[in-house]
Amino acid sequence: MRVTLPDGSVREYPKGSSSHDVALSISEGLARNVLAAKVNGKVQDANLPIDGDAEVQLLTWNDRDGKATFWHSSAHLMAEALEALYPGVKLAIGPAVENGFYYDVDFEGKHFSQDDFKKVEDKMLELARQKNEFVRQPVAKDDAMAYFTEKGDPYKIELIQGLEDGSITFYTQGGFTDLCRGPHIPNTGFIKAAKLMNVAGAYWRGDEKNKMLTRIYGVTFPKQKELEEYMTLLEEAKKRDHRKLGKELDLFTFSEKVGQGLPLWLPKGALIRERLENFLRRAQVRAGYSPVVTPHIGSKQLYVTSGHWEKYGEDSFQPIRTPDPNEEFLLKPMNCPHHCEIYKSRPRSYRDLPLRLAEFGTVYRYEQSGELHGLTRVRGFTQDDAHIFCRPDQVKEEFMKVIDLVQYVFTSLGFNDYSAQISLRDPDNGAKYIGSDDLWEKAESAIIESAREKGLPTVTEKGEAAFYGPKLDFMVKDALGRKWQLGTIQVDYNLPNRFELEYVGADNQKHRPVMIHRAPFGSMERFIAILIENTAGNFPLWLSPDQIAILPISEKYEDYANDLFLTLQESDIRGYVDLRDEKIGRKIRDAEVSKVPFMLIVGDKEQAEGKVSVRRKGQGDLGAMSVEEFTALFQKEIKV
RNA sequence: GCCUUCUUAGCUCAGUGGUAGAGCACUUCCUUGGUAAGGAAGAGGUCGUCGGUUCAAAUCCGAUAGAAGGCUCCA
Repeated sequence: MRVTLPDGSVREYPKGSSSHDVALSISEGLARNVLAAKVNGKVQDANLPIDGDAEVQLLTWNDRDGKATFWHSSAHLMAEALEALYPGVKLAIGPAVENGFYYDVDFEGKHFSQDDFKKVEDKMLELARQKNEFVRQPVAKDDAMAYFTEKGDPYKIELIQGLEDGSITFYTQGGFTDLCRGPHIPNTGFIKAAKLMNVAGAYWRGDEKNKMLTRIYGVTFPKQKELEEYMTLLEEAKKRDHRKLGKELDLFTFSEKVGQGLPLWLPKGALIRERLENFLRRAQVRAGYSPVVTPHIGSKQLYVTSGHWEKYGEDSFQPIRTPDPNEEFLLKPMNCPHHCEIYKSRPRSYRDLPLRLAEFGTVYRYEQSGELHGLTRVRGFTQDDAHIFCRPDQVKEEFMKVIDLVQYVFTSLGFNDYSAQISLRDPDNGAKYIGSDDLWEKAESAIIESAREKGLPTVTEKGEAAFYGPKLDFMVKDALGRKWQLGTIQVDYNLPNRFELEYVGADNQKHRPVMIHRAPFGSMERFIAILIENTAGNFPLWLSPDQIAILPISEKYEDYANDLFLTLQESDIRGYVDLRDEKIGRKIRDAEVSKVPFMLIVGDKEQAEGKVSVRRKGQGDLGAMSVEEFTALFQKEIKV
């Protein structure tokens, strides 16, 4: 049989050879490192015979799929260890994930916590050292049922019930057998380092009506050193956590008294936020948006009309009462209903469209308490919201313009590592959505086409749409690799119906406009959180709360320093003069730690020559220069 | 909301049944120092809150609030 390798070379092997044999024919070293193989696009065990002519890619630790196989096998190893240590534990599922693997298990009330990690890790390594092979064995459905009925594993039985006879396989390593489609690494000996990361509750099959199981996350490596490197990497990532940096850099805080999930912006954080808002305001003026301002509350009727009351009423902040028992107001969870009413404030002509109403609108949503997370998930936040009211024939063009705007914003702030996600309806769960199928199809195809024409690489997720329409979301990762939605663009044919929005067409007839909801940042809170983590608090100069620190060598130069500060303030440069009775080394250190981009050191020499000694954070001494030279240097960096 | 863990000074943390600790930050004094921490002294906490066990609770138990990691959710 002929085997084609990824480099295009073709080799001849006896029929029934395995991927391992292929590896062996190339080099022994490679054979030792092969974890699995991709045969005609499908990942399978390295020791499984190859049926006939095939394209074969050997997978090692350096391949994504190789790692996934390694970790999946590690999940089995952990399960084996758990069974050995906790007889009678019930196993559910144990897949590989992005950074390791987990296994959901049912301890049936027995306690399991971080204190037990070491024990499990040691057991895993002990079992790994036995170099037990992962043995694949196809089983009949009845036999599979019988095995787990005997073992008393209700979760496995439920899983088998959903499988088709003939497609079921078991994998056994050592004395442990699990229901598994595979593939696996050749033997447990490949696993040289194991660490359990955390325990968490997880509902069986992800349904909160089901029993909560114990999910144990772990990670394993083929070398001890790689585990150490990974742990160091994690430590580094934790230093970038926006909650930590937000505290250290005095950007924001929370107060129990104010309430959970309600951030308080400190002066420095507020300054960043204001700069970002101004940045987007300017871009939006150029893109033809009109700023509007609407109140933080709206009558309940507004949200009955929009459908938000029916959808979220019980799970949101409850209505605000007034002395009039017939009156009820809601904190606004969305700006769109208000904007719809602005649209309706007078008759609209097709010539007025598109109408683009923009507002930094603060909204309040009663998120579940367990969901709150720093600035990325809060209960009160400000959307850089806008609603574009346009004719149906303008939808695609407008949508594409918004994609441009979002990309402009992301690029300007150095967010290059983002993914675009098209969120569509769940076709099996129509009840979740409002609006006719026809309108949904129109909206969905508008998004798909726009993204395609913009050449945007996208992933499509069914069931992730908003209840009133599909959307295109821009996702980025935080320091610890968790995905968050930032920018969003949503096409909506439904709200215009609910609010009976109209415009007079060229034919002098009434027509219904289409709405596009969009927010390039998403929310100021979340965006800034991600910005903090992306920059590790080293903001671009134009966003830095303090751009300069003037550091006099001693108090003799205070007057010179103060005068200098006034001069620079005239060029809109912000910062402070460090007048403390400290040595220059100390002042520099403190400015470096608080991440001030420019330090201006002034002493005898500078005063005499009317100059400043410039030190750039992270770079060091740039030498002495005149105030004009420094201002020019500064302005040049701002412009970039 | 659910599961697990955590909550001690402004910050980072030590202290597991016997009258509250460290470093940094803060205040005062000394020092006037040239590119990442000068020195000394002082002040600062009813150990998240409420209740229980005990002669005695930061420490053990319960409730509650908040936080962390997940799950579910996310207009």
